[in-house]
Amino acid sequence: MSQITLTFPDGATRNVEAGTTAGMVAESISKSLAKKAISAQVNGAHHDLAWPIEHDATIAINTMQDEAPALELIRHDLAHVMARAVQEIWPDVKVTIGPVRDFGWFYDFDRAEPFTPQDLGEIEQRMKQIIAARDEVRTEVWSRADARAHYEAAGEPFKVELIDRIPGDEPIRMYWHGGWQDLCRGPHFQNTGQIPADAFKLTRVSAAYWLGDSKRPQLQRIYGIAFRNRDDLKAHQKFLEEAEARDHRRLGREMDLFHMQEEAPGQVFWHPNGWTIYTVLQDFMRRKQRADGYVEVNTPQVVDRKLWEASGHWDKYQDHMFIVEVDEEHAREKAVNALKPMNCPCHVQVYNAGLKSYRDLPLRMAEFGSCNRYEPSGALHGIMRVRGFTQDDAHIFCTEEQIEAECARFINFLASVYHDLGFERFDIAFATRPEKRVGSDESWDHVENALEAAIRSTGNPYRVEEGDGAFYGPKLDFYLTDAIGRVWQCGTFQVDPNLPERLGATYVGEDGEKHRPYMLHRACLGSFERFIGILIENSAGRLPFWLAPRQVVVASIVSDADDYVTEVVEKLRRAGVRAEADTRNEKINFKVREHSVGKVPVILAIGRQEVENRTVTLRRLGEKTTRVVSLDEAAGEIGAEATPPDLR
RNA sequence: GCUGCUGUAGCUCAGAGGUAGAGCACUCCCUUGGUAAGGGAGAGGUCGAGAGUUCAAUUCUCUCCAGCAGCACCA
Repeated sequence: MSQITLTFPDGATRNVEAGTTAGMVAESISKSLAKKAISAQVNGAHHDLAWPIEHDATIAINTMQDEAPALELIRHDLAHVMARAVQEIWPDVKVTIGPVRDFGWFYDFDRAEPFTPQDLGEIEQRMKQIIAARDEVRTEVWSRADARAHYEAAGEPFKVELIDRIPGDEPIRMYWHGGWQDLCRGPHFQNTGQIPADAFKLTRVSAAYWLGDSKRPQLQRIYGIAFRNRDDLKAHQKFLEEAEARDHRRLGREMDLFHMQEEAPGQVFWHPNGWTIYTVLQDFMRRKQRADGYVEVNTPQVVDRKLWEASGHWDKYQDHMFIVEVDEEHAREKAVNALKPMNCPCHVQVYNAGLKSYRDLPLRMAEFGSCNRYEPSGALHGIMRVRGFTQDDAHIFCTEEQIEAECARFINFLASVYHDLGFERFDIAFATRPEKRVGSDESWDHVENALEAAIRSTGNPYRVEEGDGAFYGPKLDFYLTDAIGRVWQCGTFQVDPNLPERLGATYVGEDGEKHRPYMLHRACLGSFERFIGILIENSAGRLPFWLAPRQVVVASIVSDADDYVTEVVEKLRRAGVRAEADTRNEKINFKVREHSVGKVPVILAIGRQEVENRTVTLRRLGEKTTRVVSLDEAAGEIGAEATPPDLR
């Protein structure tokens, strides 16, 4: 037997025989450690205590105190325990895969009947019995052929397919929890009793395609959540409740921002409050774009299919376009049109009107472009994913040499916009050339290098997504993380030499010859609809003051104050504040409660004293205290706050 | 689009094979009250749409529409 050297986190080393397991190592250190050990990090990778270590390595023994590995084992073993429970109750159910995810795990099953909520309760009870049984967990590494034969005999076709998909150099690990067996990469606990029985819950059941492919069979997926203890589980359930309270669909109703209805699925009826947010945001973007050298255009909604055929979209996206056929009786000729699903082809038409010189480039053409896409019904979600929306779109026509500078310029622009809107951090994903693509490798090299150099010059971190670019060019996607940790793709920047080619865009170069410009598709917010949804959820409805649809309510305490209330409202309005009067015959408690629920950031209360002293009593949303200030002071202070950040 | 669930008053939800109820909101009256719900009265619904079963359907069945959760999709 050869010796290997293990290095511990404190730098100490120990020589052991090759093939020693992490469990044996823990045992040799102390009895108590062996008792507490659950797994190990071997060369940084998560290792089962039962796996032999064959080479020199660094090693750290994990206990339940180590959150990440502990949670992984808990969730991973629960996936197996759940699959076992299901097969014990319904032996004919086929098992597939069950990975750890988010706050728990899921497992996909093949079963003719759907699982019901009652079934989930039954499965949960059975899982608790399995945990209580403290069944030993055993691993064996099998040959591919044996494992395959085993699952074929067991009538588990999905497992057979999984084995065929495991890369050749990976060991095939077979696990037993008591008498129940599963194929799994591991690692696992040493027995099922190590799983906390009171810190997990089965949450829901739904359908999912096998291997994520809508052409493959649809399986039933059961989701569970799990933590190290009951308190963590409770804390998570509370977190979910809070998330629900900031759902933009709920706040949209409570704050009277918008509604949607059956007659226009996936489209928004903006109410005055919501439309205020929309227009304030649009005014802001318009100023920002002007300042950054964009020109603004506007293009048609209904466009003949010929243009979409020329752009190539008809071929690929016809099923997702709203088609408008004009009746012959009312038209000069029968025409098939589509509501524009995107603005790019129309912008090329504007570009193509009149000869362009190299002196005109880069030409930054912006449009608050209203688009309609016939999104699949299951994709719709509040105002976040809709069928009618408006992009803060722009296309930059430029030469290949100008791409790098334009890209850097856009990243800085986006950073400035996001900063003003209260998002300090964003992530950049750099998607590179896919397998199937057009254009020469030299051109791809050049454009990819330009983008990467541009990101570097701005100093922002980024990650590379190999092969994720469009067939015609690489792209950047910009992601925001909201207040409850959800990630949203908003901004995008795409390099496109293809559309100018298809639609015949040219410019006259210094040499007097016609050349092909590049087209850079870019959006900062993405769409107003989605971005406002994100703003609402991120702020839980308490939008930054300058964006709040209702900024100040001036509430009377006695009716004798009504005239002064009107004066205060008018003064605030002159200062650029969205102020309204509330002189209803209601108590101040009632008014404060109602406007607080309505997320109005500032309430000014006016009683006899305020009238007499020409003051206001100011209360801010979320605060219990009030302040008495002079009317002039209040107007100055609130007026300054109401100023959009780019005008300060 | 797929799987499952849901659809009753503006909102949140009860209800039952014999054409409907609560709370809040709304309207009116009383109350002028100092920082998160003052009191009283009233009005309000083709029970998502269509078809079928039945003496009788909002309730049972089917189809469609929309919403919700997840999957797939997102130029």
